[in-house]
Amino acid sequence: MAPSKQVRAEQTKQQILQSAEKLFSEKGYDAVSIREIAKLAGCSHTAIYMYFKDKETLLYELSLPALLDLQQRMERMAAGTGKAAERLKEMGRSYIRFCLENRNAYDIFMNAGSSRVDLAPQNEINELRIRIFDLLKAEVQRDLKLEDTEEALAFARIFYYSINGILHTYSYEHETPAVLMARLEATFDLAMDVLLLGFKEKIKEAGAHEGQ
Amino acid sequence: MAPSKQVRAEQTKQQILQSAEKLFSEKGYDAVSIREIAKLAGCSHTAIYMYFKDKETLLYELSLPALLDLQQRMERMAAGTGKAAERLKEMGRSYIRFCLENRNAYDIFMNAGSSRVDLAPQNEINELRIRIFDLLKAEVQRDLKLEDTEEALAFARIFYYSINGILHTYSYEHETPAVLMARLEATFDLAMDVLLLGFKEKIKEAGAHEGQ
Amino acid sequence: MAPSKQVRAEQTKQQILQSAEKLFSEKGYDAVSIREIAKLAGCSHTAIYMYFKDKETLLYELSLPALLDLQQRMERMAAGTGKAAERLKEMGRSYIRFCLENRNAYDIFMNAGSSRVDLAPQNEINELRIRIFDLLKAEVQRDLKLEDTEEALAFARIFYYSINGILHTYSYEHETPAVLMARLEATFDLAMDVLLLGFKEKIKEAGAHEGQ
Amino acid sequence: MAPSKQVRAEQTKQQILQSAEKLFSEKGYDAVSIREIAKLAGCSHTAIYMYFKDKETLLYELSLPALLDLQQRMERMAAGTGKAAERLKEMGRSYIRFCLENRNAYDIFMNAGSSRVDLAPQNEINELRIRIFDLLKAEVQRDLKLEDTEEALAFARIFYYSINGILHTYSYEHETPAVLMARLEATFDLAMDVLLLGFKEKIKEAGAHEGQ
DNA sequence: AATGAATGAGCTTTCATTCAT
DNA sequence: AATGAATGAAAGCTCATTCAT
Repeated sequence: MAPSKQVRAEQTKQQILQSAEKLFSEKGYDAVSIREIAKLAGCSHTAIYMYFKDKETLLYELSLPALLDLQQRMERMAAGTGKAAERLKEMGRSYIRFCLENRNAYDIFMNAGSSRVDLAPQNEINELRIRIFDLLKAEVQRDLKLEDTEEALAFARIFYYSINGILHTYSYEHETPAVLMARLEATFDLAMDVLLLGFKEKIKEAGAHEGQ
Repeated sequence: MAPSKQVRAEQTKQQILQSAEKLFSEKGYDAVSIREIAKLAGCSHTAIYMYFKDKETLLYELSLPALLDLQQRMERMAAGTGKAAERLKEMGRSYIRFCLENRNAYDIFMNAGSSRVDLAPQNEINELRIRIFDLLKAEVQRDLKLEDTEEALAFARIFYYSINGILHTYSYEHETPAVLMARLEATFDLAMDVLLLGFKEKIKEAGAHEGQ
Repeated sequence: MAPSKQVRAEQTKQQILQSAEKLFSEKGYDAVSIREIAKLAGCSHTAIYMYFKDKETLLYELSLPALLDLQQRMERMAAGTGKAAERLKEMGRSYIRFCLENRNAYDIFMNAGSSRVDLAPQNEINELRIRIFDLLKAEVQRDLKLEDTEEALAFARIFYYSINGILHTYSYEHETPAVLMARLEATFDLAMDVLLLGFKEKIKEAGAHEGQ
Repeated sequence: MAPSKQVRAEQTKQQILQSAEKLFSEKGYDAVSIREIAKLAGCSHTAIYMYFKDKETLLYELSLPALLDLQQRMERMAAGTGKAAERLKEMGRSYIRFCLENRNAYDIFMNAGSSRVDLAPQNEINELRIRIFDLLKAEVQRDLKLEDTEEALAFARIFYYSINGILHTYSYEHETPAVLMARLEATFDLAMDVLLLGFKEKIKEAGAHEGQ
């Protein structure tokens, strides 16, 4: 039995999404043309406009599922039972892997909320960004046994930004996600260790001052 | 008295540089057209080619002076006499200020060495990048009393990338450098403190393991 | 019934080819712009890039069919049975007619083999040029009863260049091919007669010297 | 004593002419820019506009002296006393050398009278062209002992065009005039011999027909 | 639903030429 | 007399997007 029209349409859409994802992450949004995506997807370039309003919308719709997936994985980790530090590092690694595999999803992620307001997925992405940060922050608090204070927020930011910094630095190198991940894993782990140790020391230091 | 021809030319060149800087840092190199720069600079687009060989050269010439200035300031700090940790933090702050004030220079800085080899300023920028990193690394070593080991390199990288991460995160916000600097100073200082504490703890930890 | 899409596309392509041919032969390749061709063809300049990779390719694709046609006609003549001199003159006339009708093809023809090597049609044209010259040379040899000697080559060149010279001289006049052909036929015939007579005398002369 | 203003101006003009001549003949009129000429001449590009109305005028003024020189040499040869055939061949060689050394003067020469009417040097060049042709024609007549008939005109044209044909064919090769001259001398001499022999035979042939 | 044809806006760059000094 | 500054027009080409079928 031939696949129904609906099924075929959905297949085409998925082909487009996959092709776009591949090309965007390899060459960057701007450097990829609609025709290039169509060619890889095996459809005409006009077909893309049947499924996506324009190129930018394609990018957003493309990024959303990956982000949702990341969020769900992180929620599950947050619900885990082991040591907070371990959970946090695991969440960090997931985040890292996601960013390496969705190089420009990462940019959208960062950009969300600042540019176009008329794009529905924008808002959704913005909310996801906040949610993901909050998950990390909660884990930082748990590990450091901190309430929801300014200090906790500052530490969470530092944790989050530092990871992003390493990520961004290496985003300039043109290697596949897998290769990059292998090469950077140790650095990321060390960085997270150092940060957690540093946070604890900083808290001790502050306590000592207070205790004086 | 009307300004001399030479003076006017210099003014035009400066206008171009300023306009390019503003637009590049706001929208990114690729997204800015020569005509756009010209319009903002108040000259014709052809005038730009009087002063700069091509678009890429404009970008490099734009970035080089600021980078040189940063390097010199960091060299001077490195020659200072106070505590290594203080010097390092001061250098970090300089680097941060530079990046906030030259948002796109930062991108070039990161990108240098990966693309065209035939561009003289490229190589210069690449060397500067290495030099600046080495200055930071040397200070990290001094503070942690480390030799030139793999560990020292890993720590220096983490220090450097973390700062870049915070920078990059905020580079998406459209505020003036001064405002950003004010808002972020505390975070940066805290981050650097945390990292240095974390490095020391990590070293202790490793020592303890070894001692076992 | 409106023409089908395919038919319309073919019409557009033909329009472009005709317009390009007209303009190239009137003004020369370099002096004609893509936009100019498009205007004459009644399409947008981008449409041209749908049918031809770039300007140079347009020129080659434009010239190839006419050249192939010429070659085939000359091959057929070469296979004829009459007097060599007559066949040669007939071939010459064909060549002349072709050049008058494809003024710029002639330039490409002459130019082929000297510039770009990566253009497939280039090589084809180059081979055609050689083939056409060889056909003429073979006929010269037959008429003069010469082997494939240096002398035969020299005579063939003189024959070929002389025709080209007359052609080129008149290529500056802006008349239609038909008018030009009518006006020049006698001159061409006379020139070919004179050359063939001259060759024969020259051979006699040389024979006489040798016999001394 | 410093050279007077007038002298310096004349020197500059000569520099420009020499530079333009060199560049035009090397690269062709279109491929040479005003700035390029100025650079080679050691003056500013605006200076060129002090001496020449525009680029085209520069080309004409540049070509005129060379043509005049050719004409004078040919006049002198025409006044010589040896055999007409020898004089004719010498004149031919002069013409050839001139064309090789002034590649695009040759194009102007051919083009003159057909394009712009508002250019004074145009007319002068046109007259020179006619004069030079007439000199050749007169020599052809003397050699063939012909009156000023249609036949003489036809022969002169064939002689003249044939030479131009060889010239034009080789104008596509990018070699220096000296090298080309050396390589082609034998061909040119042979061609002229053949043509003169051919003319004579043709006349005999015609005479025989008449005598019948 | 799907596509090939077509386009307008845009890109970087080069050039002959003019203007103000 | 001479020049550096400046420009408008134009080049070849690419792209996202739309239209007609």
